Amino acid sequence: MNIKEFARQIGVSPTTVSSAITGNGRLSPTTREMVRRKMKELGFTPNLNARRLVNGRSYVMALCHVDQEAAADLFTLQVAREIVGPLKSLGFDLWLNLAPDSAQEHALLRQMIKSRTVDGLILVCEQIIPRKFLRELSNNKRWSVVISHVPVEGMPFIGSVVMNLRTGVQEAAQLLVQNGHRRIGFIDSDLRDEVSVLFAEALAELGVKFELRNYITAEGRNVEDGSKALETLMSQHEPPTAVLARTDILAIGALRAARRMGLSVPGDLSVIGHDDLSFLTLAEPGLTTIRIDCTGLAEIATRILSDLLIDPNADLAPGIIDTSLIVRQTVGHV
Amino acid sequence: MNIKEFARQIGVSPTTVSSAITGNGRLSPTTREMVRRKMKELGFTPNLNARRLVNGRSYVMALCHVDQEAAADLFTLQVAREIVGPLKSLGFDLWLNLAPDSAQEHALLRQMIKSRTVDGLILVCEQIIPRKFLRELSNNKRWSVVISHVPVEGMPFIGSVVMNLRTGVQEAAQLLVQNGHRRIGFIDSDLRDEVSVLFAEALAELGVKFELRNYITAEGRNVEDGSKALETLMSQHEPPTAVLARTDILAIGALRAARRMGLSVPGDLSVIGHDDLSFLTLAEPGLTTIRIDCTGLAEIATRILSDLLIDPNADLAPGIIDTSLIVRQTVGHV
DNA sequence: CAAATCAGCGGAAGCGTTTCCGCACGCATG
DNA sequence: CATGCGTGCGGAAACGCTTCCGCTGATTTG
Repeated sequence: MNIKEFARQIGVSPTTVSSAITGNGRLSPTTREMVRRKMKELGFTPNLNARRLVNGRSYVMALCHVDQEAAADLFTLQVAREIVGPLKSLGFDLWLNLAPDSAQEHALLRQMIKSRTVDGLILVCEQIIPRKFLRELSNNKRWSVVISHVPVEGMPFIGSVVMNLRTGVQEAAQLLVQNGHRRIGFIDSDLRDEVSVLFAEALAELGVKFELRNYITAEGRNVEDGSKALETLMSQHEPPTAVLARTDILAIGALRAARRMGLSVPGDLSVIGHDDLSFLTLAEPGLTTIRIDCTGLAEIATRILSDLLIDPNADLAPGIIDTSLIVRQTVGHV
Repeated sequence: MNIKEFARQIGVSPTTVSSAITGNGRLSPTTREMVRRKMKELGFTPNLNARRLVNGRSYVMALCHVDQEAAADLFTLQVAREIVGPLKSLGFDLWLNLAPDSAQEHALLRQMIKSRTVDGLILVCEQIIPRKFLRELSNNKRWSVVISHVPVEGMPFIGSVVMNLRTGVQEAAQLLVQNGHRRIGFIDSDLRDEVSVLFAEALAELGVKFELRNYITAEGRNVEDGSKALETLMSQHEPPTAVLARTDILAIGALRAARRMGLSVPGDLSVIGHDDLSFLTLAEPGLTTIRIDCTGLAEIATRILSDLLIDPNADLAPGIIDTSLIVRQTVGHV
């Protein structure tokens, strides 16, 4: 059943039905209610694809993790679960991009933007997104919200949410130092990572020298990478008594390696993770980790998007969300 | 840029461009290639919403878990990751339904079907889906694939993939019995569950009586539910020496409780999970669990869907995928 | 060599909505 | 009572694509 047939059946014009649905035209409350009631009675649902065409919008936002394998990123998944609700109330469905590899991803996203499969992007990323790509989004008048640790400003149609990684890392550094740790390691797949920089700074402020040899680059972000990294760390002359891992996954790997090596946690070694992936906190022992409040993050991102919808050219201040340490059972004193 | 303008620029008619894109009309290879080349050169991408409207299809399939909180179901998530690729090659994008509660879910799905937001559903479920709901899908001529442990047959537009839970459960029962276990428990949130029935049968065949008191109903499917269930189990007069949990999540809960109670796994207690959730196998100790091959599952589901597209009325045989035991470190001998 | 066939392309209708604009009617105003 | 205005609704165009059908010109066939 289409709007024309439905309108005929209830004895009004298609225009009237449309106005009743969208609330856009001038319509008496009586008529509007009558139409809505009849819609339920007769089970008429407007064809979404037709309104998509005429309105030039798809009512879908895509969520994607732009750095690594998108599908594998549990943090993004966590954000997805939190943001689907708020987005819905803004009138958007969420399209979770599960593209297997990031090689095809940019091409895919471009495609989706140009073909109007989605109205915009919510990008979770650690690295800096090429301005060229953002410019392209902006030029195509697609709304985007970038979630990262640096603001994106002065770009029409693009807003940003900044995760303040510093706060959580500082708390982590404090906890470790308070517990007497002085030889501290860091595990990541990329040492230019913001977290490593902030961690070094935080330790320095506390008077602890963060030695370069304690920076361990993991091959990737998998559990095994974390294990290998810890093994390398511990095989040194004076091994660290504590490590911070860039993600909970790497931390789990480290925990596993520690167990294999006969090290007790937190007795012989303290471990702190990052992201507080709820999927993983299932694991024992409870991992002390740095949490990003995904619920808050989702709300802020949605608010930014909402502002963007009102005025894409307004130069919005980036949203900010702090990180904080969640203390569980993997940190002890030396 | 639209097809009309693009066609004008390259000096052909819109019809020719459309034929070149879809491959549907009669077009000389020369012209077709020329048009495709120009598309890349000028960066023309057809408006998806327009073809959606005219073709009466959305090119989107929804994946959803119909029993419990959809968003929380890690197994469905695992299926999602595997099926997104195959679906793409069938020309469908995947829409992962992350609806927070199942109360609204049926309504939401109906809405999506009627408004043609999606072309069909891939339903992961444990319980039996109401035939009324399936009939509705079928009547709306939307393609669906039901993934469960019972086949759906004789329903146009609906295919099914049956997970053969028996094989995995049998293997699990065998392993436990071979290791001398005789007092064996089962943890689930629903005791009419197929797995519990099959498990009882398998044990009976091996000459082990599956005592009713060892059936423990958990409140839900969360970690804590698993913990509580195990505590209840172990507080009995002659506690079990091994348990099978309906999901890995419950199993993790059981492991945690065991640790709290000072029971060593697998020394004092053996634990077997179900679903082999890759997210969780990160946890130590490696959980012995029953795996459903999600990659195979995804392929089969996609094949069924593909057959359905060719002839929705063909009464397809359900696809079948076996389960099998993955032995890790949580089963020992008494 | 005339007629029939067919490949290759274009014109135009149609998919189901929304929205602009126009029309009729009722009411207040001068 | 005549004019003006605002409210409530309908007609029709437009969104950008696909496909049916018709047209032209080249090739084949008796």
